[in-house]
Amino acid sequence: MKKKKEVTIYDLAETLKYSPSTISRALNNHKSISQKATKEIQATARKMGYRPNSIAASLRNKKSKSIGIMIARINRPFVSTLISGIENAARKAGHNVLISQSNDLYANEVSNAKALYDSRICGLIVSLGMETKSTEHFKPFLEQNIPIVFVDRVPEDFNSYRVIIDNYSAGYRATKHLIEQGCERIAHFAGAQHLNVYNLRKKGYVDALIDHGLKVDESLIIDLETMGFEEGKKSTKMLLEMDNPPDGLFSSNDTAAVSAILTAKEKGVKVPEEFAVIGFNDDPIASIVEPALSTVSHPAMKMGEISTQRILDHSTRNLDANIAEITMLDTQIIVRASSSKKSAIK
Amino acid sequence: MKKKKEVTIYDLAETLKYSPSTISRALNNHKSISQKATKEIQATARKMGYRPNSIAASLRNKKSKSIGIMIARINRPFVSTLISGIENAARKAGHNVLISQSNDLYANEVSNAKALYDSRICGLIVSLGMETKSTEHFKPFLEQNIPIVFVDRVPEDFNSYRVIIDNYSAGYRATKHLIEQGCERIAHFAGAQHLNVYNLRKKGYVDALIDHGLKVDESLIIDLETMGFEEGKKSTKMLLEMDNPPDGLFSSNDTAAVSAILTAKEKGVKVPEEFAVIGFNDDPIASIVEPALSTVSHPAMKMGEISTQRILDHSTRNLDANIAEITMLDTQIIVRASSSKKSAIK
DNA sequence: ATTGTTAAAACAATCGGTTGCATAAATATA
DNA sequence: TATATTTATGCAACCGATTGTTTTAACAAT
Repeated sequence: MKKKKEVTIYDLAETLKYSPSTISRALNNHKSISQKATKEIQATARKMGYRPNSIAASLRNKKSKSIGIMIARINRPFVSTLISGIENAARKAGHNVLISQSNDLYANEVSNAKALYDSRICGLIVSLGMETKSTEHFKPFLEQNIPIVFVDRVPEDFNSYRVIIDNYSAGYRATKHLIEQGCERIAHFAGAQHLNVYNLRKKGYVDALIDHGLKVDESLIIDLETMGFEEGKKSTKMLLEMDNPPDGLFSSNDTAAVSAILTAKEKGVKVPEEFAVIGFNDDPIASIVEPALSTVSHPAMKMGEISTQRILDHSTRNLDANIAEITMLDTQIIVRASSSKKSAIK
Repeated sequence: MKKKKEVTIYDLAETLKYSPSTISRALNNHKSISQKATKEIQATARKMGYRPNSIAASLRNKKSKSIGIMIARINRPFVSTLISGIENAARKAGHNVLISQSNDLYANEVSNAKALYDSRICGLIVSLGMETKSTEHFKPFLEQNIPIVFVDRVPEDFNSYRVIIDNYSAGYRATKHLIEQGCERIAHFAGAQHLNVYNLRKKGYVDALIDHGLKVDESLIIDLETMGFEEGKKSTKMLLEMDNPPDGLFSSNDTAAVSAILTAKEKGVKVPEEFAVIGFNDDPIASIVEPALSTVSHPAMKMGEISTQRILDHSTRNLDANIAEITMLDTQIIVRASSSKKSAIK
């Protein structure tokens, strides 16, 4: 209840008979303060338990050292790793990280944007939610030249930084891999098509089929709004019970892919011999399921670090937030047993 | 580059011919401002694109609406779900969430504590890192009556809020479950023993053995500083190659437990018939591994929500942070195939 | 001794809200 | 009509740092 009085630069000024401005400058190692004074002030500050009030500094500077994050849900492997990367890089640079999740609701995304704006963050890192179709709520940031970095799930029509993977190429290569393993009827679990990540993966899938002389069969392409375990199960059943069932599956996420493997096994369909599967994300479950799931790996941690770097550079170099700078990172096809029809994988 | 001028309460005051104090009060729905004025002011604020500067408010109030989180790593299922719970509850109450991870390094934990303190957070939620043995760095918060909630990995000797599970009971019941399945030589993967979560689980394990007339064999108890996949594999090998190998295993986390299952299978040891396994946490991998891993589930999301609630209540009810209020939550033994020697589980 | 130059430190305004207290206006009471 | 009471608004200090602009002091040059 009774709080200890906090030490401010005014207290230090009074104790040391310096003005507050000298104290402030000394604490920030400003060159116009003598060595002697700087040393003395810093020593006393430590002794008296002085701790800077970053709120006061932020107010005066009209900018905080906080980076805001907006994502749909924190507790997903890709997202939490992304945040981890952001946090590591931000912390190293003396910045804080403010998180907000929308739980995939557009209304939350809008109100979270406001809350972060009100906190006068110095930059925003966003991975869009399922429902987001408009980007109006991001405009206030640009008007204040606060940089926005869209990661992974990015909007099509908004000028700002982007840190993404080549979803088209990844989808193409994942499909090509199945083709090379001898698959001839490849199904695809596609996610919500208004999200770039999913529609590009699908495009890659389609083009890979075409380029390799395979027919694109719409009945094998299943657009799942939610790519969950249950949806994966249901869709797999449907596919495997067709008259002419597929012999391969490229799923746009690992959850549905794992679900497909388990469902196939349950139905006595051999994976990969009769049904080869490749997923996307390289979640922990991918290496645990049997047969282990081939998948496409995202450099999530690195994407976080790069996103943070964009924001830090932005203020350092005093750039204009209203610019589209795209960073595209490599993905890797991880071949495991679930797609290895040709050679056995240990 | 050219930023739009931000609208402040002074701008509103000038436009509407009211004093800034009236504007401020009207925006906060203060009762001493007339309905008419309040309505007019709020409407104009919206029209002019006014957005409150929470930094300024925080400075004046000497307290922000930010809750700080300190954890070792974000990208772990339990932790990210905990944070998700914290964020949901905080957001609902109009608070922000600041995260920091120590990567299990004590030095980082100390510097993160300082950074969060400097941000004048209104409360702190902590789950301790591996290296943390001292709690000195948390004292400044209590001196300012800033509530600290320790979650899951809590210190023994620090007066503050605690939100935990009954690790002793969970360890006891997990072990008892294996005994009931007919196990007679049960091994235990124990984590770092200076952390409450691990030493209590171990105590529960030991007591369950004793209570059921089983011998406690120290050679079956393996203290792992890091409970990772590799460590689990090595330890399992060691156990299964003993002259008198165990017929059951209680692992203090799922990663090592899953690793044990895979290693046992690799060595041709049947799970659960020859080697029953139960883990801890109910990570996603637990339900994917085959046979599916029995485990102990944590109410991670709820722990996050409750922790947030403690902090919110603290300021609302104007309590003293220097108090030990413990909230202990139930865990659930989830029985899956990996431990079902007696009855087959679908 | 006088002026010029430089280094070191102080002054004072500023950032954008919040709030105790004073004041003014409106209404009620005598 | 004069006074008491209530309601609505304004005044001004404050939160704790930062920084452009003096001011003062110290020393050098003439």
